[in-house]
Amino acid sequence: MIKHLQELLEKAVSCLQRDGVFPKDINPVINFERTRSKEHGDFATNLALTLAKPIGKNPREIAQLIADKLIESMHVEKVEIAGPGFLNFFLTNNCRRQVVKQVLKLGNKYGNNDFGSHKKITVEFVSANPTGPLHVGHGRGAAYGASLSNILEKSGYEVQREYYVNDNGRQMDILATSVWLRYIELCGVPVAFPDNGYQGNYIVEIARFVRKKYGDKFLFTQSEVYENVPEDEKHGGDKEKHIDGLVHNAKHLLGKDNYQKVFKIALNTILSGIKADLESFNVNYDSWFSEKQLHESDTIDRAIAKLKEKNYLYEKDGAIWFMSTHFGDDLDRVVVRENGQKTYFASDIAYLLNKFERGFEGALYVFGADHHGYIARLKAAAKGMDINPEDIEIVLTQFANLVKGGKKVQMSSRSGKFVTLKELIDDVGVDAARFFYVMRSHDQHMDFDLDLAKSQTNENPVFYIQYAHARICSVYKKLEEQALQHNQEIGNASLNLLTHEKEEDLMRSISSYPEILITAARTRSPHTLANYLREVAQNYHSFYDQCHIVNITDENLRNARMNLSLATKSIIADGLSLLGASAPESMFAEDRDTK
RNA sequence: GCGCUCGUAGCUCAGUAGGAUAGAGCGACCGCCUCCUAAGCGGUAGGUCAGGGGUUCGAUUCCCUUCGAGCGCGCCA
Repeated sequence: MIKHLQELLEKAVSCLQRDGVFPKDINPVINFERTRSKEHGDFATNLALTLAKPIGKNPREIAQLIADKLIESMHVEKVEIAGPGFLNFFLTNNCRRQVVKQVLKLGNKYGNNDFGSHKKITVEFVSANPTGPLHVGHGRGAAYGASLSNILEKSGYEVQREYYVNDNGRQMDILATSVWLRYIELCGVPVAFPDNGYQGNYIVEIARFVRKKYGDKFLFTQSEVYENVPEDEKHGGDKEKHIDGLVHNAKHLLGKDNYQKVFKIALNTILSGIKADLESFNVNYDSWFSEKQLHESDTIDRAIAKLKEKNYLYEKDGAIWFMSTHFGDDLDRVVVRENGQKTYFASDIAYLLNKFERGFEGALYVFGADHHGYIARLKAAAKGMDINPEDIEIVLTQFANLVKGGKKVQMSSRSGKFVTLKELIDDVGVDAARFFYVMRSHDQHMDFDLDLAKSQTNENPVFYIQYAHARICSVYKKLEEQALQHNQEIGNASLNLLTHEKEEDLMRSISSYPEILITAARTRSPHTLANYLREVAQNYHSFYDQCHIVNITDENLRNARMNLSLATKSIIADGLSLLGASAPESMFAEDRDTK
């Protein structure tokens, strides 16, 4: 439709240029927007305002000139000039109603668009270290990344969803050592658990599993465990040195093979827990990418070689540095440490290179706001390797506070006192959790109100939207019960009977679905869709209140209204599924359980 | 100290690739079930878009500045 209107305007403008009214050298960009209120018609363009300057005429005057040259269209009822010089286009009622037919025909393909023009992109999100279960802080990234991926896919991108598993490095050694220490404890040898070890209860569970499988095979005496280990912080020492000493002894005492056994059990247990949590949260990945893979292949070396080739590396204090300040970062970054080990940043560079070597044309990273310092160095690394920094995009999600009883829920991940994602899902349900995380803009701090998410009342937007869907199902059932079989063809042929104000509002609302999706995709903002669904639901409830379907005698009108209802249902179901929430057929708990 | 993100109604938040009278929900107040699910609908009240400057036909939106909030500034991962 917008295309059609643009063509009309283009013709009018070129006509005016030919007549010498407008200068020949202007090449206007024609923007059409859906109007905010219906008094302004269906679509509006600010063309005359943007032309005011180059032409040197009053915008309203220009608008009039253009309006006079517009040729008739079967879809346009009238064109008005309003405000400072907007051209408002009013569509014919017939044209507006076609959307019902179209939605019913296309089903969940309605709204598909080509905004992404088949660009192959990888969307990486969550990527939490596998050192413990996901907590509510990861939930926002998960819900956002998954919803955004769905929206981008619907908008014509080829999307690959990826989780980067940090299965390498010191933190993982600390994890394995923590498990081993708990294991020793379980065997009856008392150990003072290190301040910097992983405290959570899940570590003990994993240790129990290790003991069950291997018995006392990995047991050593207290003096062996603590041999040459510096004092812990609680005894006036350095907790970092203390834990490193323990890690060293763990590797030495267990030997490579046995250490790997403990390591792998710890990693696999936690990782499969993370996978299970995400799956139950309706978050699905196409790929779980192992950091270790970068080390075992030659990718890191090649990435470093690439930077070296261009003279972006230098040596200082025995370490190798990347000149990231040259590309706008605050500090230069170490790539290889004095002791010869590669830094985490080196893996990042290699991972970035790897993404483009795998043929992706764009890499989208979803980071928590605490990682914003990574943007500059990642873009710097891209420039250093001749990857267009425009092709990497980093989106930050702000933190979400949990609010319960009007108070913030305090959390600290260090002590292991946090609300896990699983607990949240068990508490409020997947639908509410998924929806609440994305109903606010990702770059806005948000309060996640647990009481509200749980409430099954009109205060809860998820239930409000789901209720609209359930209502439509209910009406449909009612029709069947009363043997008033719905006939879609009659409905389509009778769309001209949909003249009620509420019917028009609802049609207006459902016809903007494709544009909403494009906006959500363009601005990387799933919350745009969440808000839109609320609006659709509101228009439906309002329509439902005033336009009855079952208990009216006009068969044509009844079928037309049912078509409109089914079109609405289709959009709500599709929109909710993009956001990872379900569209139930009934809101009554007993019906939902038997589903 | 430097940097990043933000500041919109009593509360939680939309809106801003410069555009028309800044919108919802909740809370408050007033109405609507002999009628398809009242988990619903209709209405009223509520604003210096944090403050100040600038850019222009036009700024809540862009720029500068002040104030306030959150986060980040390792040869950790």
